[in-house]
Amino acid sequence: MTHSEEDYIKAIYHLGTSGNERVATNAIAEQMETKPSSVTDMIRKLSEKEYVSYKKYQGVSLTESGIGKALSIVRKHRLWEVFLVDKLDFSWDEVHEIAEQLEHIKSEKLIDSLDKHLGFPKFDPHGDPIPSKSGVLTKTTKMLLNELKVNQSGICVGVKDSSAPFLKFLDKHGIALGDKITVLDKEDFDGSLHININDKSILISHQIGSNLYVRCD
Amino acid sequence: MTHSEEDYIKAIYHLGTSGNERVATNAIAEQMETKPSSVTDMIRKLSEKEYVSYKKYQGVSLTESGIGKALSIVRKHRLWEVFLVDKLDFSWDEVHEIAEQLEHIKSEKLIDSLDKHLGFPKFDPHGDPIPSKSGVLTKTTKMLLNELKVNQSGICVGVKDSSAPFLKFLDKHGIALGDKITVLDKEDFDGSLHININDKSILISHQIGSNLYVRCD
DNA sequence: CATAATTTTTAGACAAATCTAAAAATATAT
DNA sequence: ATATATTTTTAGATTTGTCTAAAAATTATG
Repeated sequence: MTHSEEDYIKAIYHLGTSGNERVATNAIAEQMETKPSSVTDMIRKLSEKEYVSYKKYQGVSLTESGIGKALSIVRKHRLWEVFLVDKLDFSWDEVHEIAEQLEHIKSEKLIDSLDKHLGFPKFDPHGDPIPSKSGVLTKTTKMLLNELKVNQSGICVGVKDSSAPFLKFLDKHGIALGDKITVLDKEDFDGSLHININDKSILISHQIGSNLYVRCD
Repeated sequence: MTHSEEDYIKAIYHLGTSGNERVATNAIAEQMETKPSSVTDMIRKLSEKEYVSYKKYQGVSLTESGIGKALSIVRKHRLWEVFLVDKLDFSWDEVHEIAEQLEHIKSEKLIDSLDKHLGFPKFDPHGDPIPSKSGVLTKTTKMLLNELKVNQSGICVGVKDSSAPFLKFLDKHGIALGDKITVLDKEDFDGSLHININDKSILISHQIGSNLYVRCD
């Protein structure tokens, strides 16, 4: 499996919410910053190798084998992210691009050793679950921060948007995974939230609230 | 610079004993397990980018810029080898192929952080020097074991052949970097050596002796 | 439901890296 | 030094992944 094939498999996996839904050619093209015609070409190849099931004009979905491949790539990506943050002191907004490269390194023993070295982490630095060697994902019951009602609290467990600007914003305002957040008030006007975090009370926009996952069981 | 270009630069570096000598097209082809015609094509490209100086039929040599590139690749390769052995408990005969992949990962910060994480090692698991960030190699005065005279001793500091079979052979006979080796006797007939290592006396062939580096200052 | 807009595919071209086969240059040997 | 052998380069083809432009299928609209 080539570098490029792996990139397509991963894109289809993410777009199809973990491989279940059918994904449109154009959506893949946009995600991969390429042209729809290139996507069609690659889809045909992946279809021949039985990583995707494909009917013309109907979009693609991953096969069992494709999902397995995708999980393996996601596992590698997220383990390398943990390595970069935990061992090399990278911040969580710097690791994505490097992990994009590292996820293509081929060696089962390498990944298993890395997993052990890191203490078999279950989540990456953004709170996303790391598939096990056998492809099992830890399920969590998380919700978006702005789905909480006033006076409800939750533990910050992940981000929906993991772009560097958003992550830097969180750092700047002292919001990190594991922090307890309480919704003090909600503005009807624009949906912005008054929250309490680390004994400080701050106001955040609706957009921020809709990109932070919390767990409040 | 592409993956493939980097592979050629590295091959030329190693064949030309660190970039000084001119290297023959055929030699590169053999090293890279490819055809001479492919090598000519790539050489022309590297020449246009000024990584090598090239005159038709006269072989190639690396330019300053080419040597710099080669040192950067070698630095990455050897640092990753140290990582695999020191942190992930790989043995020295398992690390080469994986490092061949890892050496192409692009991120200056990654390599500098890795270097720091490993404690700024000067040598890789096979005793080969790791170029510094600025491209400086630690020089050592090493010689081959079978250049020693009878009753001379040396510290094992590296291997010339770093293939898995040879490294496994050394492991099997309890020969490791840092061990003190004394030449007890030399057979005139076939050049094999009686040596003492770790309080044991063993007989090794000329071929083994000509692939082990020792320092005896 | 017929037409317009959009999406997707096809056809043909291109760049990168490789190959085979043949030609050109260089090196070797009697 | 001339013929032979080897090395190196060229010419043309192939594969992979991409692109543009145009055609075909699907979806949306009046």
